[in-house]
Amino acid sequence: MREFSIGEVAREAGLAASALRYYEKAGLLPAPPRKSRQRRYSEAIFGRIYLIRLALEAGFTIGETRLFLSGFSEQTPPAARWRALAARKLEEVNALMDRAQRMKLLLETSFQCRCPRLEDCEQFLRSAKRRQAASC
Amino acid sequence: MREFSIGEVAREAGLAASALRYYEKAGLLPAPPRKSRQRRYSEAIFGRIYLIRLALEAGFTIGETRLFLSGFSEQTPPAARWRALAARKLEEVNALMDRAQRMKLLLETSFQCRCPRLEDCEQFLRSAKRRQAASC
DNA sequence: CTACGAGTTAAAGTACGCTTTAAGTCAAGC
DNA sequence: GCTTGACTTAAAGCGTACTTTAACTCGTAG
Repeated sequence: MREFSIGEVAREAGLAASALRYYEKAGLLPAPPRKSRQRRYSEAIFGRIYLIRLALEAGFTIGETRLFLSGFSEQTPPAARWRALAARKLEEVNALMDRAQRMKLLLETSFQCRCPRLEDCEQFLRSAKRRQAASC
Repeated sequence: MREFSIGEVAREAGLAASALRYYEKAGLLPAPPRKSRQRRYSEAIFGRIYLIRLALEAGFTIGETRLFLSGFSEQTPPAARWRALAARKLEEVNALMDRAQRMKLLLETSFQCRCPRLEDCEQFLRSAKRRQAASC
């Protein structure tokens, strides 16, 4: 079975080698065997990296991702661990979407501002925000 | 006209005094007159703070907010400056919402994962992601 | 033999929006 | 005259996800 150096893994996965070392130190990646001090990865590393990127893209922090991965490697609840984390994260994502929606509305409304002075502008945006609050 | 100490302004505006000093140093707030070295704010500061908070809540960085405010205080384009900034920010916010939406879908789909092993889980989530990509 | 390229480490740097700390100033109350 | 409390400053710290740097170790090619 083919072995990969950290540089090769980095290229294939589209990450920096430093990121891989960082993941290892953070407990997201297992410490691979060494050949004259250098890391030698097996094919399996790519699946692991895929999971990590997926979790990070889903908005999990490094710590949460570690929890998720180590939850699976012990005999503690397997997919249930993910569901617990996902439920909490889903709430966060909903809050994020609400915030983005408010930003969007505020930006769109303020787009119509034609005020020459800061103070008028303040009035305009203040009422824009009221409308925004009303519509949400 | 009443004057306010930094502590009073902070309480009223719901910010820390340190945040107000930070805003001043960052060029978001004008340096107010001093009474025996201490800042004395007029009522007008609250409008300014409102604008700053609004901009920051809308997703502007400190630098962008400074651009916005100083754009208005000089005779350079008045509300047009805001619109220019808002247009760029609107794109960022749209990207943010897309990302949140993708996170949400990914989390919801992965919620159905019942796989006992990491590798199966990887397969499940990989196909979940494909479905997600397809539906977006 | 030596130079090159890729890998190694620990530690420091980055960006952002603040907060915290340390050390000092000042007016008012007792 | 001394304490108290609110203020002052510059500088360092925080959290997140990495990157960058400095100094070193390898195996290989010429």
